[in-house]
Amino acid sequence: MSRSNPRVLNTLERAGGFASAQEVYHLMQRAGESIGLTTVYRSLQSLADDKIVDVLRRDDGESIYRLCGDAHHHHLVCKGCGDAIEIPGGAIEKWARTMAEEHGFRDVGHSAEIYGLCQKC
Amino acid sequence: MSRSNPRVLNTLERAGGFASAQEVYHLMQRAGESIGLTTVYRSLQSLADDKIVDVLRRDDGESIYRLCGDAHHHHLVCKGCGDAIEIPGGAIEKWARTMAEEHGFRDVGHSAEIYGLCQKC
DNA sequence: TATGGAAATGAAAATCATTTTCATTTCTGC
DNA sequence: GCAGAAATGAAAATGATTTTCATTTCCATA
Repeated sequence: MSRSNPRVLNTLERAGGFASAQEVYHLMQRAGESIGLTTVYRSLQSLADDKIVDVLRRDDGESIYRLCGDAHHHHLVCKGCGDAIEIPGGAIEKWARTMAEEHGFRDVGHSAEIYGLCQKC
Repeated sequence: MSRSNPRVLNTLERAGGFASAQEVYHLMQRAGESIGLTTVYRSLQSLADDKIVDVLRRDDGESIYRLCGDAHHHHLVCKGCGDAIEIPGGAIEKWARTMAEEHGFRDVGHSAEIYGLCQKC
C-alpha cells in the first residue's frame, strides 16, 4: 500500500544525494510538475517508512532525504566562498562501521564534512 | 563576553544528560526560578558557541544540549531513541587533514556523525 | 457503463520550536 | 549619580512540518 507519488521518488533520484522536502517541491515546480507540498511530505515520509530513502537532519533542523544504497560521497566546503568539492569517504566508512559495531548499532549510516579555506580565499 | 545566564548552565547540570531549551525552561519554572524563554535560548546558544555544551538534534527536530567533556569527539546517535554516545574520532582526524591538504585547504575543521539503531531500539 | 467506497490530493489552517524585535531593566566604569 | 552598554523577556515573526477537510481520482464489481 504505497502512498508515495512516483514523481517524488523520481525527483529525488534526479536531485542526486540529499534533498529536503522543500527542495524536492521546488525542483518539481521548476520542472513544471504540478504537485502539492503536502503530497511531497507524505510521499517522502512513506518512502522513509518503506526504507526506500534515508532521513537525516540538517543542522538547521530541516529533514533531508536520500535514496538508500546510493553511492555516497562527502564534501570539502570552503568557509569563504562556499564552494564544495566532492571527496571520497575513504577511512571514514570503516571507522563508522567499526564504531557502530562496537556499540551494537544496526542499520548504520554516517555523515561527515570537512570545512576550511580554499586556495582562492 | 559571556551572554550566558549562569542559572541556565546550572539547570543543565542538574538535568544530567541531554535537555532541550524548552525542557530547561520548564525545569527552571518548576524550580521557581524566574527566567524568560528567550534568555534560555540565548544562553544555551552562547554555551554552545563557547563549546561548553554539545548540541544535537532529536528526531522530532528539537535541539538538545548537554555539557561536554573537553576532548574532541564525535557522536553515535540512535535514530530510534535519540540517545547519543560520544566516540573518539580515530581515523577521521587524519582523513580530514589529508583531504584538505590534497585540495590546498587551510584552517580546517570537520564534523562527523554516525547514526543507526541502538540495541534497545 | 454506472456506482459506491477507498485512496490520493492539495489548499488552507494549525502547530511548534526557534528567532527577531524592541522596550525596559540592570550593570559598569567614571 | 549618571551615561552608555549589556542583559532581559514579552510579544510578534519565521519557517518547516502536520493536520484538516473537501474534492478528485481509481478501481472493483454489479
